[in-house]
Amino acid sequence: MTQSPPDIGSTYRPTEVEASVRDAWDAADVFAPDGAGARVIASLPPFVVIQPPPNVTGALHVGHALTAALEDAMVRRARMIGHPTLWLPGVDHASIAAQVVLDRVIAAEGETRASLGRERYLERMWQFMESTRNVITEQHRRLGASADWSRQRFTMDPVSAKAVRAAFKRLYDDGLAYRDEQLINWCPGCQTSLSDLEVAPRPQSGTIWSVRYHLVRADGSIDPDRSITVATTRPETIVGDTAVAVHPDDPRYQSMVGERLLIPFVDRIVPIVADPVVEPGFGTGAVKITPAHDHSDFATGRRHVLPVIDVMTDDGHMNDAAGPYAGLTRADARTRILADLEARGDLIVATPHEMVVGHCDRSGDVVEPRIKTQWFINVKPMAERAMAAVRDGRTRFVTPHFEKTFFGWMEDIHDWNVSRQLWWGHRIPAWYCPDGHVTVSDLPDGPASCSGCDRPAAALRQDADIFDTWFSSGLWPFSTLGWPDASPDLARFYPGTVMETGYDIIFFWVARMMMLGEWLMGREPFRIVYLHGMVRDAQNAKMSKTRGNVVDPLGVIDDVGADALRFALVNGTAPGMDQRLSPDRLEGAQRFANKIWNVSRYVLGQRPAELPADAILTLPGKDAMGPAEHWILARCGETLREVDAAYASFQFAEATRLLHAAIWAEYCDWYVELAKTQLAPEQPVEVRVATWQVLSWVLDRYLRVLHPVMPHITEHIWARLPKNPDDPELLIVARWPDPAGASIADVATADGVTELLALITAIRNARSDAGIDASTWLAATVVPGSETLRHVLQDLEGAIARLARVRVAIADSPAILDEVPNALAVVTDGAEARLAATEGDRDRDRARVERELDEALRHLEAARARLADPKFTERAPATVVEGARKRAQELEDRVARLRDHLDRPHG
RNA sequence: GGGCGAUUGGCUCAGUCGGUUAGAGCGCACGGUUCACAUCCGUGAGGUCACUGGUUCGAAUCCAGUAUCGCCCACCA
Repeated sequence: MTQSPPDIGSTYRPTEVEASVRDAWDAADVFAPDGAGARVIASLPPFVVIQPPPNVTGALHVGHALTAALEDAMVRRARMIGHPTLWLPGVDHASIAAQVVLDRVIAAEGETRASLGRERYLERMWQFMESTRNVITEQHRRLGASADWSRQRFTMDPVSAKAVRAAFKRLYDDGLAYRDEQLINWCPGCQTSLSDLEVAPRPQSGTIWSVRYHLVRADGSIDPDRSITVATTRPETIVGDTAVAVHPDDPRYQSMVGERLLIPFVDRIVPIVADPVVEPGFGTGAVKITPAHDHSDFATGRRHVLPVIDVMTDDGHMNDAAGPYAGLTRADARTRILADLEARGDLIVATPHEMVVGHCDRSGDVVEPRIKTQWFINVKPMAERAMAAVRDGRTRFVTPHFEKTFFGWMEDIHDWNVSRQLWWGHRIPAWYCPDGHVTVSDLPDGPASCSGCDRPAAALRQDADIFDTWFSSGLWPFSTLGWPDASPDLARFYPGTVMETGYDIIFFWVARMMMLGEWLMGREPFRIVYLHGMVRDAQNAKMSKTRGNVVDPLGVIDDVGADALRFALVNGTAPGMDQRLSPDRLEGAQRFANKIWNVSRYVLGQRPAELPADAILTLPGKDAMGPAEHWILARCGETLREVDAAYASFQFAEATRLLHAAIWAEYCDWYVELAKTQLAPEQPVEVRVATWQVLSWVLDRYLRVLHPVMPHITEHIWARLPKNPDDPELLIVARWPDPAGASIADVATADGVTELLALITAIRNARSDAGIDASTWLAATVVPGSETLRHVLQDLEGAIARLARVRVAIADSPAILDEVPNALAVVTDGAEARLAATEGDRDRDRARVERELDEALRHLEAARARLADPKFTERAPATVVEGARKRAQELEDRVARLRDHLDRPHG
């Protein structure tokens, strides 16, 4: 075994540490489940984490960093436990998002989609994708993501394309994918249809206009005496009206039902129909019906078999059906129509109106409901199966309240419009023949002939549209493993273990993977859904490029290191909850990394020369250890248990909090300080060796369990610590520790040390409050409350002297305490002590003792009241009652001792 | 309109099955040239756990309601 140099540089330079550690991981080939360096325990099942493939639209932001940090933490722990782990990385082609971004990029070069044409545009997109993918991969690597790069996938690669064709064919054959003329969401800016999810409703202050329509007589002429007034927020759609609807029971209009009226400007005669959807109380109680441009009207139109008249063009202008307004934009048409109605005297009133208008998620354009023939997927049957998976517990949400969200959406799910009139994406594998037959094929080159009439392929025309990008994303858990082929990977790694992503894509992605996985694979795609929250800035504002508050992960990594960024993100996260990422938080994490670095540097530097260079990592025998060793081992064992439980239950923030406290407040602040005395050169070699063995053993354990969150610094330091005989060269594949390893600690001794630490704190407190200079040595007379503490005091005398700046004399009887001149009283649960001080010190200290007495009295009173209540003693569990009794006894004792001290004349 | 979440010291947040004296980090005050770390060490102040009512021997925790903030879903033109 080659031994690394024991020193680790006096200054922590994260960038250098990270680079060297990354190289070591790569060389060892440890990321793949069967990599050369993997140390898999054959009996353990694979652990598969499913990540949301980032969009190839640009560099990663700090939300991606959180995703990576959490997923990496899960994977690293599983890998150390010995599971074969699979974290399959990749990117998503993000068709509409990518096109919006690329359109901006080429606009800066003076080009447009039209000027380039489909072929050159797509070439340009592949180029863009390649460069962005490299950036994303590099960023993930800088973060320390231990993904299996050899299996990297892209949602547009041939494997994925094959899966998309196969999936669509299956759904078509199953009768779930169908082509129909429907009212869809149209974005005039992107010039494509959108799914319901891609339409963002935004509240807007608009206007509701009352417009008078004139009734016509049987011969078609206007009846000057009769009219009906409708309310509308969209006067530009008047030219597309094919009816006016009223409520069947509305007395105002009942007599008019069945009559006809004239739509202005286009001179169309349309009926007045009765339909219960009309709310008599809203507006005028009469509604214009425009089936081609309103979802509700479309349904009404179907019920009454009304014509559907599309009055717009794909780019948001009025078409020829709009008569005199043809060629105008939607906005101009509205202005003109309002002016013309006004001129005719048919514009009755305009009222301000708060309403919700759908906008395109990507471009921000107002979405237009339009009539189109497109592909839809009937997702209801799939949704039933996905819901069953959750009900049966086959898929479990880490935060149960998301199950409600999930069910709420699933129960009332609508058919999914998957056609997109974009270029960047998977072409829909549907071919049409001149006779209108539809052929859906999963063959790479399309069908040989029409399925309806045997026309040859040459006579068929493929659908020009592509799929909604989420259609391919929804296949991710199995398309990446080679489906529809029966690959070994598919058999081994499906279903996945944990699907981890942000709660913002629960419908877009999570729900669809669950539906498609259930339907196409016949079982749930993953067992656990872990949803994290959004990362916001220090002011709790959403990060956005326009706001200019996005945090660049690479910038932070350059600044504080990847480990500190990861720690800050993980420490600040709670499942499903948003977090604020502030410079303070990052700084705290950076300090923690620095602390670990320095304490490790100290430990490594203290290695006794007598210890052979190749000495293995081991604990001294029980009898060779002092009380401090028993204490830190007991604490270490407890921490390992708690940290592991936190990881296992996805409480990652809790794991980091526990480790922060254990390493800083226990290991560094107490144990290392206690150990310093024992490491002094004048100590016997057995003491120095035993102390150092415990120091390094505990550090080893903490580094192991901290590794999932802070992989680089832990890897770097661990390489320089002694190893177990079965340890590998690299921490990333070292064994997850068993808390039982620390169980040789003697619990009673450890408890004695806990009492001693409380005594030291109390002495420091008394000194500080009395204003005694920290450098002044005091004599302390201590009466230990137990034999254990007496032994601990004796054994750790030197350490106490160092930590409390006192010379300790252990007394047998409390009477001796009264003989201490100008005594400062130090009363703890485990001991009582007096510090010999000056008269001035003592006077200053009196206030503290009184304060402590007051507090003790308050608590004692509460404890007595509780115990005096027979209901408590009868009904509370015995252990709780016993605890309360013990506590009351301690408080009584404490009160007596403090009173005794205060009542005694000093001198 | 429906649903979900939040409300805990000056700030940011933990607090899992209800159980002794509700924790942490930052900030603040005081004191420290202790040879791992001043990115540090020590000590301290600071909380009626949003409000009201209920269940319970016991509530930050469970239940009901209220308020404020936030998010998601939803075809009243």
